[in-house]
Amino acid sequence: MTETNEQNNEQRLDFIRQIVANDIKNEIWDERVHTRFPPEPNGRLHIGHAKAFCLNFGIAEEFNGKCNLRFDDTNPVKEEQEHVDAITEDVKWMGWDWEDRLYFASDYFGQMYDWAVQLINDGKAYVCDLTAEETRKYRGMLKESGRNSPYRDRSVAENLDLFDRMKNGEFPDGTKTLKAKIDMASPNINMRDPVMYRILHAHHHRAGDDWCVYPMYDWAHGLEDSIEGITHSLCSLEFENHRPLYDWFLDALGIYHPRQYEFARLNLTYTMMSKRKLSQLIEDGLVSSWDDPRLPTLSGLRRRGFSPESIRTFCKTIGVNKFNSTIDYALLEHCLRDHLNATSPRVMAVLNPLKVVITNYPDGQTDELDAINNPNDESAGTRIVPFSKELYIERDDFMEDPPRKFFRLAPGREVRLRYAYFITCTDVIKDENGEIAELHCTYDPETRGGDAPDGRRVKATMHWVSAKHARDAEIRLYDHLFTKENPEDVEDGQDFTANLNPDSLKVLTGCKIEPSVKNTKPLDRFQFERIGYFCTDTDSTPDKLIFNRTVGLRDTWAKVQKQQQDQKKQKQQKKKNNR
RNA sequence: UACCCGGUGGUGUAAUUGGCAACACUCGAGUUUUUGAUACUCGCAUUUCAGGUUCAAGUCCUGGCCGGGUAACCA
Repeated sequence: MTETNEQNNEQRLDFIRQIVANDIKNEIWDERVHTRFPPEPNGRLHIGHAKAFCLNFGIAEEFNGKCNLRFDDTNPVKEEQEHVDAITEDVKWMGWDWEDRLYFASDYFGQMYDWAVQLINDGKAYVCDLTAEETRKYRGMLKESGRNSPYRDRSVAENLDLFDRMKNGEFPDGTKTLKAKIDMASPNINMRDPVMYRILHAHHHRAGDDWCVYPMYDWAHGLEDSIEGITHSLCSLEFENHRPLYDWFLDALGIYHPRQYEFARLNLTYTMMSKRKLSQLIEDGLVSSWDDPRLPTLSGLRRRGFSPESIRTFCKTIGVNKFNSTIDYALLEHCLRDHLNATSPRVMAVLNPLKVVITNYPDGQTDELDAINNPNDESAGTRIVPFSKELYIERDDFMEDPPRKFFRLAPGREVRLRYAYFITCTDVIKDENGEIAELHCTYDPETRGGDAPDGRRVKATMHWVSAKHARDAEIRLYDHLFTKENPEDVEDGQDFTANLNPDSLKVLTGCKIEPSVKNTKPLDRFQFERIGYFCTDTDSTPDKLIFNRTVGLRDTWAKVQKQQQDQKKQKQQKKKNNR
């Protein structure tokens, strides 16, 4: 049953993979599959980009093809080398390999220019002197057709001369463009004599000052695909209306013609992918940087402790489609926990320490106990955890007056300390404010390792650390950046920042962690038993340990508590109503 | 109604292309457990609507309804 399901799963192809499979079957491209991921180097990659490049690289891998990494750097004023480096690192981190096929659109500027000259010679392109604003007016509106530019019928010779002089920098920015001569009455606005080149006296991060004209996306993109021999050019839905233009340029030139297919971008609850808004958050200091662990950027997710494997599983699971949808953040968390559960070494850490003194344990003695590193992976082995008279437990694991269903420590109650002993709480020591300062407990030496020879059972197993052996740590607890599933869901006059979650970051200091982690390096991943998955922060040093909470463990006790509270509220409400 | 695209549980994706609506997540109810984790079991839809074709429609046809995209010298 399971086997057939898995087989079915493998056979299930999304609509793009179906097209690719059919093309192979019908020998459309000589059984060749060649995709590309074409980021613009003007910002960082986020998980939405991961969906796109996992699709492109994934298809190449599955169909025995190739996928290029290509920087679409046609706009010199917005692009920087720094982004190229960051993007390259992110794609590599995600486990994809473009081998020697790292390309830049700017490397094709010469060829593109020659092709533009060809179009001019064919009477299919002309130099236009309309300003940007005039161009917009001539283009017309959605429901009405445009008008021909007065410069539309210049002679080939004049166009050639003007275009050459544009290239040579003889004209100021914005004074002239090269346009394709298509159809100003087309119902598709993209076909109303689109701009191919604009004049930009700008320094390009790779091409330097060689060019004074730069190609527009619609003109450039198909040419890039054509030069690289791309078979399936995948892009997002908003380019659907551009496909006729993509096809028109390639047909007009009579060159190798890849096919463009569009798919929906990723949307996720409780976050957003807008490049502009992400950089706004950074610029306004609402998050720290591109790799702030609350951001859906790949560098942020990496610093948060996400594994590339979990992101890839997620991208595979969400599928590909042609309509907008919003994926539940819980699905991402599921993929994350699933992988982390299988791979993370377990460690004991106390976030909110409460001191416990084992009154019948000898002073100065240390016990070395064996602990399993990963119950799901025997090869992960075991480690030694020290035990002594003074310990820390989690403050939440003790209640002086426990409600129903609270299984943990309480006065007179016996619980198990994981891998150690059964302990029983005998005294609650309070400070002058009445706050619980420490607990006195006794232990049962017979229960070493956590089993009672007499077979008696306890309801709870708790994590702990030995006070004198523990390391101090700072722990950063992260939560959703926004309080609403849709951050854009705001009242009139507000913007998405109104939905920022004030509790998206809580910094805990004075946390206690077992000594086995003392040599941890940035980005090491752990499960802190009974709490969640954590990752060593990039700011962490051996002298100052810092951990980020990647994601908590599922917490049924929290749910029970919430239910109990809700029931209480309801009862109080009923009483009020009855009065 | 300018053009283009789309509509299957709460969410996301399937349905061998006309043949018993499946899988995952979430949520709920349980079992197991030295992590209240994991694992496991069970439960949650008449496929946007109305007609039509057909032995048979999520799938094909017609019409409606609803949603998204498009008017940068951005990509």
